[in-house]
Amino acid sequence: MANINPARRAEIGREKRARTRAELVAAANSLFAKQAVESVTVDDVVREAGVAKGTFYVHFDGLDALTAAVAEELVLSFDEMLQADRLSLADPALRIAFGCSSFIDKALNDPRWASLVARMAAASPKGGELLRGRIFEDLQKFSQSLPGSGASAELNLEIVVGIMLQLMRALGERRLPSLDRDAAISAILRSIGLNAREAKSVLGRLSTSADGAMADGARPRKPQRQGAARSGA
Amino acid sequence: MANINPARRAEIGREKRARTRAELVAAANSLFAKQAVESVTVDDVVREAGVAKGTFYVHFDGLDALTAAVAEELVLSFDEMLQADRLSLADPALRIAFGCSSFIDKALNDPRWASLVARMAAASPKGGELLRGRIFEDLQKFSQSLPGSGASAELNLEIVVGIMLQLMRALGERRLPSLDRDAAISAILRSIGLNAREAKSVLGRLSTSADGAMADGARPRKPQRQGAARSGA
DNA sequence: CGTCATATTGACCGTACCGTCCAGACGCGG
DNA sequence: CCGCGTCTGGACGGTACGGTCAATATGACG
Repeated sequence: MANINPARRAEIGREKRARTRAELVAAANSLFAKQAVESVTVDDVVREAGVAKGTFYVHFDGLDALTAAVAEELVLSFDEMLQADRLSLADPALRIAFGCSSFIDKALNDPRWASLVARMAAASPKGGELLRGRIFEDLQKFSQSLPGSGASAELNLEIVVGIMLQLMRALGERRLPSLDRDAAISAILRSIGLNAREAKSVLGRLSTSADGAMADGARPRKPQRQGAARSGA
Repeated sequence: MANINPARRAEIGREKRARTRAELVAAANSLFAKQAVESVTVDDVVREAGVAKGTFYVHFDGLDALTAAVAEELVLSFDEMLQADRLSLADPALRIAFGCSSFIDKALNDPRWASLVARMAAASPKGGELLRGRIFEDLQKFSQSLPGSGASAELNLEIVVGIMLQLMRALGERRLPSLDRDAAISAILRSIGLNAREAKSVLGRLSTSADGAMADGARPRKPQRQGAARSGA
């Protein structure tokens, strides 16, 4: 009794601590979307977050730890958002199309996010390993399902990632302001070995299953875009 | 009295000046291939080049000017190497395939170069504008030649550039040690709208015309790779 | 060999940044 | 009300970097 529960003590601070940490991560998010990751300083971050410098070093060992945290949050939040729907799709090509589609949609709705993703991928390649792994899984299954005309899954992985990252860069820099999402996904599918007909078929299945998934409430934001009217496709 | 020809004086220094400048650019090349462009300092460069710090500022206004010079040299030397052969090709798809093929060949023979290209493209996007323009020209002609099934030239440009840059990164980091060049080019061609048959046809025409161009002596390095044996394709 | 234009040198300074530290605020249990 | 632990603030030292400048080396010319 005399001894106050030390675990209780620790838990008390946890909330405030977590909030401050989240503020630092949010500030870094904001700065990384604006300027080169390497050019962001600790002073920049603490000024943006509205906390003192000492506080920063209570939460992180240095800028590298912060960037890693930002990358992890970025990847995990996106992966979590996708995994549920992704696992419900059996066709590997459809899975890939779905993942790319979600990526592009989010980037179209939020160019700052696209810019952030592009910069983080370049600055901390380690972070994207998880998503690379997801795509690689699907590509391997896809390669097996194909007779033998396609390239290796390793090459296809670099191709898909390369296209997606370049699209993120372009969207983040406000090039391609009116990107045709379906055309982009079709190009990705064709590059890994589908023909035009098959790609179109996947796109068709994607729009129906995606609408279903959206209706589940997994996506709070309204997912419709101006191009969504083409329900006939 | 007899004023010595000032133009002569200027010309005298030109040679030494040019050599020192070239040494600085070469040192930067070497460093940029090894580490992040942003992390290279003036002291690093002058140490690598074996000149004094003051000398650096005689030749360049700062690191940005050096980077720009490196990028310009990189782009111009590659563009010059390609333009002659490129202009002899009428088919835009073949032109694109030829350009990509040359890029990949050089990267396979010199991963340091690939790494340098990838880093420079990220660090000084301005420099690559010329090559982007070349590809864009070909893609526009290509889009016109196609009935209307393909995507916009703008989107195709980002796709092609995205794939090439990712391949440069992968090659520079020694991933994909045994990259199948033909498979990569086929993927690029399919992504912009060719079907598998057409892509194969372009690859066939590419290997013949490329062999011809190689024999001209434009490429001192032996261009054969282990995959080149498939002359039957 | 002396002259002169030019190239080169490296010590030097100001600054921006990193990482630390200690004094004080805050929130809780007693 | 006090005691205790954690979090916070911003001043401080150390340092690495960018950029300058007066002194010196080079080498062609007469």
